[in-house]
Amino acid sequence: MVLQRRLDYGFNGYQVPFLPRGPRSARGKRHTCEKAAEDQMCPFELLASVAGKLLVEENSPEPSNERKGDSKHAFTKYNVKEEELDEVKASNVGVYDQGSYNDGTLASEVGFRGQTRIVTMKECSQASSSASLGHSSIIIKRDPSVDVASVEESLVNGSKDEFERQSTVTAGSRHSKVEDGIPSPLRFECRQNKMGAHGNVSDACLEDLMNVDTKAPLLSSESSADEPLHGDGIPHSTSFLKCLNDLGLSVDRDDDEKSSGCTQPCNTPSKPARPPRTGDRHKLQSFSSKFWKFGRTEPKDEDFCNTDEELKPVFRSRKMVYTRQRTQRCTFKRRKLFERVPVSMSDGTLTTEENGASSSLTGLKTAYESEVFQVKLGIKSFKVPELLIKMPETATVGSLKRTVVEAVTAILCGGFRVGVQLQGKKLRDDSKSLTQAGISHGGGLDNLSFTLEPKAPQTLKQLTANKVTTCFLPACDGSDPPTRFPAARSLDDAAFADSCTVPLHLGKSSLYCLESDHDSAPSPAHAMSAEDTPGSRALAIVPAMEIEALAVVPYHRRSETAPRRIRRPFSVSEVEALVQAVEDLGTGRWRDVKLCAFENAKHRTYVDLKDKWKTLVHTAKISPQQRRGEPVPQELLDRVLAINAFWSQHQAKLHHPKHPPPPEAPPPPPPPPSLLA
DNA sequence: GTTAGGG
DNA sequence: CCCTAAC
Repeated sequence: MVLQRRLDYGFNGYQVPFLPRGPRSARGKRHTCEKAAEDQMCPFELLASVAGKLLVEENSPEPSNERKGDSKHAFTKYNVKEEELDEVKASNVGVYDQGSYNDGTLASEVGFRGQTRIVTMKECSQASSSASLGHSSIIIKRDPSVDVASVEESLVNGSKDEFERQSTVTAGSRHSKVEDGIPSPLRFECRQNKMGAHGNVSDACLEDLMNVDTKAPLLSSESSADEPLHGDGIPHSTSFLKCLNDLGLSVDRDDDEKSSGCTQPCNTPSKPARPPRTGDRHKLQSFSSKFWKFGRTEPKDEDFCNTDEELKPVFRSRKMVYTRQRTQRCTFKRRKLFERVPVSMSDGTLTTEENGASSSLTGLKTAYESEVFQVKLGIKSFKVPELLIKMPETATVGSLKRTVVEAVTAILCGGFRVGVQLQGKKLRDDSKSLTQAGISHGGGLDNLSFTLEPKAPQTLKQLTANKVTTCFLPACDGSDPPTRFPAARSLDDAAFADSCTVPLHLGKSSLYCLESDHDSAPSPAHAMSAEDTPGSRALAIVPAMEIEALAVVPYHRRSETAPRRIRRPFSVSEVEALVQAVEDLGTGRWRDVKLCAFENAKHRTYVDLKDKWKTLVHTAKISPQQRRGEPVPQELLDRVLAINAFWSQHQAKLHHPKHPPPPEAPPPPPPPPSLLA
């Protein structure tokens, strides 16, 4: 017997809490991060962090080959040779892989700047990143050559820009070149000016650290962390050297190039970064993993003295993929311009400024030779649909947690895209120019809004053959509001901070039993062993609902990849109830039919009933040999024919009142044909 | 949000 | 069962 429990899992519409901008220095930032982690970390991010920790805690003794395999698989796409990076980058629009846990876990990256956050997912199905999108200032040229798609891409890239700006490990990014509306890949540069106080590892430093080879498989813990670095094997940049210093390492170098990209010509490449030796990678990756352990929290100084032994395998196995091209430094220049743009809070709606921050945009205007207006974007909330999770009673708490992690991952792992809405109406035609779409200085800007839509590759994710399934289901029973998880910001933060507290809500009234799987109910021992073995999942995830857009503006569209509802043939008794109801109410009142006869059948919508009636009529008209499925008693089919004939005639009369046949059926409540017979 | 109809 | 037009 499998007890199925519905977990009202209410990320619905929660607001991302405000996080004040912290000091820019590394130390200050760390403080901010920690504070945020303690006090007001975005619950989702906490979930993500927690998820990571969960897996570590629960699976840590097992850096198994399976996991290796998973990881490898998960990162295949990104785990490319350096010379291939361009191609890869060009093919990925999503936020970049910044390293992730390897076990299907969410890797959270927590940003602490800006007031709002969004969660963006990259294409890699196994990893995800959440980031903060405070205010992305996006320059959009008002020009016929800039179309809606460009705007969307600019927004996406704007968020990535924000990612990057907030330090961390930006692998690379693509930006729309607003000059011509054609996206072109740009690379971020390590930035000296991001360095924090002396002695602290800065963002730029980390970036450089990331800029080492990560193609190697899992690093063995036997690698010597003390192995000296060799200049040949590492990127040469000030920040990188600084990192090494922070690590207690040193390296000879001969150029003293500052990496402030804005002062460098775009075509001045520095020494190409080459993979360090394994030991170096080990150390560096250890460092990186540490850094990532709690999202954006900066590592403490003493972290650098630690060895990998302290790192949980899941972190150590994370692979970092990065790109950097020193040959394109224009990005930084652009970013600097953006950074000077005064930031004012928006409330989730989009505001515009005519030639906002014109002084700082002068160069841009000149460069673009076109009128430019600035879009300020704030996104305050996103939405994760409710989940239905069926768990055997014997399942472990840990497996429950993992299931939720997987479920959320499944929803969000597919990346996101941006939709543009004008006056609440979706702009679907990407080829339209902004002017054609009605976005211009003259009007429309105030009514411009954006949606974040999961790309969710909602394919069936069958993790094991166990017949316990986890479903994403729409909240379809009436018990939703009371059991819905409260807005995350109102939750006990301590609960989120506790790695054992995944934000689940096992509501009392939300328990129900849909079906049982008598044959395959795993024995307790079986369940335990299956679920507690890393790499072996006792649960399958069967996404079955529309993934609602990450709602900036309410937006509903069935995800292309969302699977269709499971087919549930009507039973004879259902057919009987339907026939009776239609007999009483007539055709064309499917909502009433639903309410009267199928109110408790949550899986039957009035459209379903209408469709079933349609097929019933068809079935009744064909020969019994042609019929399929469970046979419907002829008596019912006869009634169907009679009812259909009656009501079609009745409706015909309604539609053609000019030629009313004898009123044998008084309209208001027309007698059912059964009474006429 | 419902209904009707094609797929 | 899905999708969409029409209301």
